Amino acid sequence: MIPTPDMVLTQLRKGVVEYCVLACLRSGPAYGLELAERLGTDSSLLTSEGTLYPLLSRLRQQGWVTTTQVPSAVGPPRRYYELTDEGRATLETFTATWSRFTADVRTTLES
Amino acid sequence: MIPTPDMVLTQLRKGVVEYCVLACLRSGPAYGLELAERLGTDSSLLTSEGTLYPLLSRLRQQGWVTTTQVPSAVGPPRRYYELTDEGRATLETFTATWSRFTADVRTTLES
DNA sequence: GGGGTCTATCTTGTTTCGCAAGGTACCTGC
DNA sequence: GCAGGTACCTTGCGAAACAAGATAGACCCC
Repeated sequence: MIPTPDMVLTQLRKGVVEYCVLACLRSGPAYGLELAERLGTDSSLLTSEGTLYPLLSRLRQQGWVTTTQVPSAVGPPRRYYELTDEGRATLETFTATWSRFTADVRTTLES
Repeated sequence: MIPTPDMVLTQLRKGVVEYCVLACLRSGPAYGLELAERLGTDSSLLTSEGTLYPLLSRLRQQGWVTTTQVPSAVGPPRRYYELTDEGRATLETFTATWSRFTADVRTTLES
């Protein structure tokens, strides 16, 4: 019973998707479904909106993003998410931690 | 409230430690505390034995390792874990998945 | 104005995993 | 015996991703 890549990926995403969303917002505000599409089709970092929305709530609650509701011509209003200074700082902390972690894993895998 | 690196790491380890243990066993059999020391002091991949032992049970249950109990001169008998062929195949699958995943994350973080 | 179809957000229940704290048992030396 | 080190295992907890479904606004066409 060798695990499928999908099963492996589900675990690997934990604690990473969150910060990838922050990284996406670095280039400017975006709304939920837009982020879901970017992270779900371009990369394999998100599989379901059921992951995204609770995650976005956490980001807002932590003060890493602010939100503004904007009416849309093609449907219900969109909630745009924008990175705060604290969000930027958090992202930098993560990036440094991520680098060290992946280096440790690589060393172990190659040992 | 910027998260501490420790809080970030706890999440990052999920789904990774398991395969790092397999990687450690590639160079030959080892017992629990030995693995805990290697992964806990050399790298920052393991913080507590409470993580390790349930994990080792899973590995055995999946058929990725076999165990042999060996009496020790300095304490209770040690349970040595040895990689199976299926464990080796699993490890290769993980390594490939891990490479693709980290590439995706890196791309997102740098975008 | 009623039905259908997008678009968009949010909620619920489940599973998996790492972690801290504590418990059990074996062996040696005083 | 009993103190201390070695080695293994268990329990209760919290965090995060996921699938599936719920809610609801805007548009179109009849």
